[in-house]
Amino acid sequence: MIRVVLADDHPIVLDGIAMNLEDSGDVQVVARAVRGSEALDAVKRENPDVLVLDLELPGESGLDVLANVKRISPVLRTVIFTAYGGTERVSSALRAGADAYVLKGTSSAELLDAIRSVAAGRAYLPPAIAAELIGTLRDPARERLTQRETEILRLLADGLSNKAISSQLNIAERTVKFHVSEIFARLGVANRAHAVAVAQKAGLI
Amino acid sequence: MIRVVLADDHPIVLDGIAMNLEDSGDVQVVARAVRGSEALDAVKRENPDVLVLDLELPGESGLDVLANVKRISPVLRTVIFTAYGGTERVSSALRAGADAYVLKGTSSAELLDAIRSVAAGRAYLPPAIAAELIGTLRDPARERLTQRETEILRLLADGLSNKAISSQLNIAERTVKFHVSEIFARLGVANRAHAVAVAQKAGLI
DNA sequence: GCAACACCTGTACGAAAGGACAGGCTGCCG
DNA sequence: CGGCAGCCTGTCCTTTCGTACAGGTGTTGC
Repeated sequence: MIRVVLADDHPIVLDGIAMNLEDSGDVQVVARAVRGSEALDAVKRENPDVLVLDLELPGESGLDVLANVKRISPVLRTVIFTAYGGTERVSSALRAGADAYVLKGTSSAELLDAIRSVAAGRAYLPPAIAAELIGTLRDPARERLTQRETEILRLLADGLSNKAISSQLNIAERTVKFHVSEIFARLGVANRAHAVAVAQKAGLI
Repeated sequence: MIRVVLADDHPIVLDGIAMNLEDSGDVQVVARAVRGSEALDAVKRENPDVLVLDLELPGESGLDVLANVKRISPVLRTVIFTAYGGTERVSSALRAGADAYVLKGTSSAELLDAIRSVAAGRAYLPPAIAAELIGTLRDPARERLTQRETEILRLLADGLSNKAISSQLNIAERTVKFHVSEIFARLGVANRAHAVAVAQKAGLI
C-alpha cells in the first residue's frame, strides 16, 4: 500500500484526486492539506511514501514547501501536480527535489502512474514535458536567468525605475541597466513592459 | 433533479465536482467538457439546467464561452467556478450573464449551494466576493478601464512603444500617451512595467 | 440643451530608458 | 593556470516615456 499526502489549495481537487486514488486499490490517502504549513505537519505526522504537491499555494511558494519537506524527510518522494508547465517551472521543481511533474490538464490516470513510479523509486515525466525540457537544454541561453536577474526582474514588475532599483540593491544605476539588458536578451524582448508580461506568463515571477 | 453540465480543463476537477454533486441526491451531472467547444455542444445536446464553468479554458476565454452558451440558451443558469477572483473578473463574468461566482479555494459544499441557488432562479455570490464588489462600487474610478484602454493595455503588455501602438490603431502618438496616462491613474501605477504586472495579476489581460 | 464621458490631438520639456562602446573583479571548473 | 560565468562600473548618445499645459468632436442620457 502506497501512503500518500495531498496538498492543494482547492478542496475540490483534493476530492478528485482522493477519489481516483482510493479506487486504485494500492494507494491510500492518509492526509490532505490546503496550505504549505499543513502539508509540512502532515508529512511530519504521517511519514508518507509520497507527497502530491500543487505549486500554487496561498502564502508560501510551492517550491519552498518542497524544500522544507525534503529537509524533514529526504527519502520522501514528491509528485508535483499543477496547472502550469513551462521549462523554468519544471526544472526549478526538479532541482528542488521533485520526482515527477504532472499537469492537471492531462488525464486523471496519469497522476496515478506518476505516484506508482515515484513510489517504486523511479522519476516520472510526461513525454510532452520531457520533450520541452530537452528543447531547452539544446538552447540554454533563453529563459535561464541568474539569481540577480530574477531579483531585478521582480523589481521591474513592481514598477521601479533603474535608479530606484540601484539604490534598493546598493549598486550603480549603470549596473542595473546592464542586468536589465541581459534580461531582455534572455527573454527575447525589447523593453520592461514586455519583459514583465513574458516573465509572468512563464511563471518566472 | 437538477441537470448539470461541467466545463473545466482539468479532468481531476471534473472528477471532484462530479463526486460531490452525485452524493448530493438532487443534482445530476449529464455531461463534462474540457474545452469551450465541448461545453457548447453539451449544452446544445443536453439542454441542462445549470452550467458550471471554469474561466481558464485552453484556447477560448471562458467569457466567450459564456456569451455563446447564453446566446444558444438564454434561460440556462451559469455558475462560474474558478481559481481566481478580482473585482474586474467577477463583474465581467456577471455582465456576461453568469449567475454565480464561486472560488475553487473555498469548501466543496459552496459549489453545491451555488448550483441549488441558481437552479432556483436566485443569483449566488459568496460574502467575500460580494464585499469586494461593493468596495469597488464605492470607488468606481479604480480598475475600471474603457474599451480603448483595455486594448492599449494589451498592446503595452506586448512591449509595443507608444509610436508602434499609434500606428497600429491609426491614431496619433499623443493620443496613445493620453490613454496610457489614464491607464496608469486607474491602476494606481506610474509606468508601463508596473501597469502590465498589476493588470495581469488582476486578470485584466 | 447640456452635462458627462469616451476618444482624440497639439506643443513643450525634463526624466528615464536602452544601446554601443570598453573594462575590472571574483569564484569555479577542467 | 586559463577560461568561463556572474556581477559590477564607466561614458556617450539617441530614443522613448511621462507629464505639464490646453483644447476639439461625437454620443449618451437626463
